[in-house]
Order: sequence, then structure tokens, then C-alpha cells
Amino acid sequence: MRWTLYVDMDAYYVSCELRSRPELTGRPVIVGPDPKLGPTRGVVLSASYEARSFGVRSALPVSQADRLCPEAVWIPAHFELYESVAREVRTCLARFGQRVVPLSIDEAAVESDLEDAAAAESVARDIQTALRSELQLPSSIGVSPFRTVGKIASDRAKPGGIVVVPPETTASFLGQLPIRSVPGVGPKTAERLQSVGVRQIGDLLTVAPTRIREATGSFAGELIALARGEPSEGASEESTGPRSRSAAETFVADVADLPTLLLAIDRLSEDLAAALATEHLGFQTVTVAVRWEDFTRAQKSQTLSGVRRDAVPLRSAARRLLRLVWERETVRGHRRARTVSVSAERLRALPSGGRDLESFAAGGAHG
DNA sequence: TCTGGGGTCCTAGGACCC
DNA sequence: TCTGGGGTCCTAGGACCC
Repeated sequence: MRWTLYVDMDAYYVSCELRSRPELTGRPVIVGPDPKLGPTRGVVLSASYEARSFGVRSALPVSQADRLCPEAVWIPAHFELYESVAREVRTCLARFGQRVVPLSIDEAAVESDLEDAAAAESVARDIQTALRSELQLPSSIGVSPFRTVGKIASDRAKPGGIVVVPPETTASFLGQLPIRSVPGVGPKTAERLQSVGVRQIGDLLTVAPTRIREATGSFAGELIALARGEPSEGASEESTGPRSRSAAETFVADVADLPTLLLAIDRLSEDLAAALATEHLGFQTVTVAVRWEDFTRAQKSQTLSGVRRDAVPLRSAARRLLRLVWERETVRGHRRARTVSVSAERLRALPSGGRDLESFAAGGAHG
């Protein structure tokens, strides 16, 4: 039987940092912008379990984390380190299965043909030991024939554990868990489900399917199948390359004038174009988004007549789109901007040689 | 001092096409 | 009086994830 060993690294960014600073082990450590270095609008990226005991969590505003845990050791993020350690992790995992599917920087599914649940648990144990002894990284592992169930199980295994869910016990394992533990069910969906009487996954089997559908639309079938212990595993995904690349900037203080926003758009466009060039990616759609001071968002996008690769068309489209967003806002009376972002979409791989652009224009598209 | 940055997928209406 | 129908593209926004 094909099993998924769903590996989720514990406090991943913190764990990466502790490899070079082992003396901090056992102390509250937070990866994120250090509040003692000045005002910041940032959030916690990763917190050690010692810091979590103070209530510090990922995505918590730094100002609140500082109040909850003043003695924390703050470490600025080193994303290139985390990417390179993630490659080491995948290399290590490859020894333990037929296939390793990377699912995020700190999660991967190891798929392996194994005799039974006991054999799968034994491999999970070996993986954990290897990650710990060879890479000094703690992990949690969920074991199931189903990837979604593996992910849910890995959450229950944290920190440092292994949870095995044999196929015949899937429905009973899931039944008592809060609906919020299903990947894809966030605060809004959970609230809508609760309003039709669904609090736990098992409730999906007792509430009328039409009501589930009212609450969650096309997601309903997937949810009900999961509750039965027979999740519909989406057809194995061809990885087709990235769909979008973006760059964003949140201002230290909200911005009320267009020229300042245009300067930011210029910088972001340059950064984004450089990143796309590194990956040899062309783009066809440009989106500019503004987050206003009240945290609502407005965006404008434009699809160009063909695939582009340079900073110049990216920047000029982005500037135009920003002006349009700004005009629309002027009509309704001037909120200040908190964050601006530029996104490139409908990406296409370009040959690294740098041939004539027009040969990559979408077939038949003009305008 | 509330709420980063980089992503994915879904929905829904209008345009456009055959 | 009537008002096909199915498909795709574009755009704006919502929800969610790490």
C-alpha cells in the first residue's frame, strides 16, 4: 500500500538559526524584526516553543510579541539560509521513499510503498532520527495513505511526535477534531459551517449535505468525503512552474501622496524585474495593489498584448495602474496607503539566451 | 504602536466567440 | 412576444496557507 509520511518541520526558521547558535537552545527565540531596533510594523515569522509558552505565535504583530515576552532573543530572518536548508531536508528525505513532494519551505510529503501501518511508523521514526542527527532539525510526522490526513495528523503530532492513522481508523480519528483543523477551512469558512451546526469534522456526516453546500459551495463534497475517511485526493499535480511573482512594501508611516507611492512602485518594479530575470521568466499580466490604512485592499490589473521580460514595460504598466487605483480612491475621498505591491502574472519560462520578445507573444493575441 | 511578504485557488460578471 | 447555449478570457475581490 502507498503511504504518505507528511513531514512538517518544527519552528522551522528558529530551528535553522539554532544550528549556528546552539547556545540559544531552550530559550525563547523569535525570528522577525527586532522591536528594540526601532518601530516596526512587522510580524513574528517563527517562534521557539519556549517563546510560544508566553503566547507568542507566527503572524503575531511584533509589538505584541515584545510585550508578551520581553526577554526573547530576536533574530532577523535569513531566507536564503532557510531555502538552502530546505534543499538539504529534501535530499535527506529522498532516501526514505519513492517520491518526495515539496509542499512549502518547511513541509514535504514522502510517498512510499509499505507493508502496513507498523512499517510506515518505523520509516517515520527513521526520518525523524535522520533529520535530527544529520541536520539538527526537529520535525513532526503524520502517517496516512491520504496526504490531507497526513497533514492533519502532523499538526496533532507537534512538537516532535509521530501520529499514525491507519486507513480503517481515518473517519474515527477525524471525527472529534475541530472543523478548523481541515486545510482550507479558515476563520470565515469555519464560522459559516458553525452556523449550520458543524463544529467538528464528524458533524459533516450528520448535517444535511444541502446545508453544507450552502455554507461552503463547491468545497462541500470534498469536506464530506474527508469526514467519511475517503478523501478525494486531487489528481497528481503536474508542477507547471510559478503562476506569479510579486514584491511589496509596507511603509513605516502611512503615505498620503501619489509621488511617494510612485517612487515605491518604481523600486518594486525594478526588484521584481530582477527576480524574474534570475528565474528566466516572462510575464503578461501586471497587477498593482494598495492596502489602505483601514487594511482594505484595492487592485488594478492589466494584461499586455504579449509576453514581456524587461523592467521598462513592467514599471510603466505598474505606474499607470497605480494612478488608476489612486484616481478611483480620490473620488471616494483619500485614505492613506499602508502597503503597495506589484505582481507579475501569466508567467512563462524564457530561454536563457535572450531571444527576440515577439516570438513569445501569446498566439493570436493582439491589442 | 494591531495586523509582513509571498504565494495559490475560487467566484462572478461582462465581453466575446462560434 | 421573444430573449440558445456553451466556452474562454479578463478583471476584481475573497479566502486561505506558510
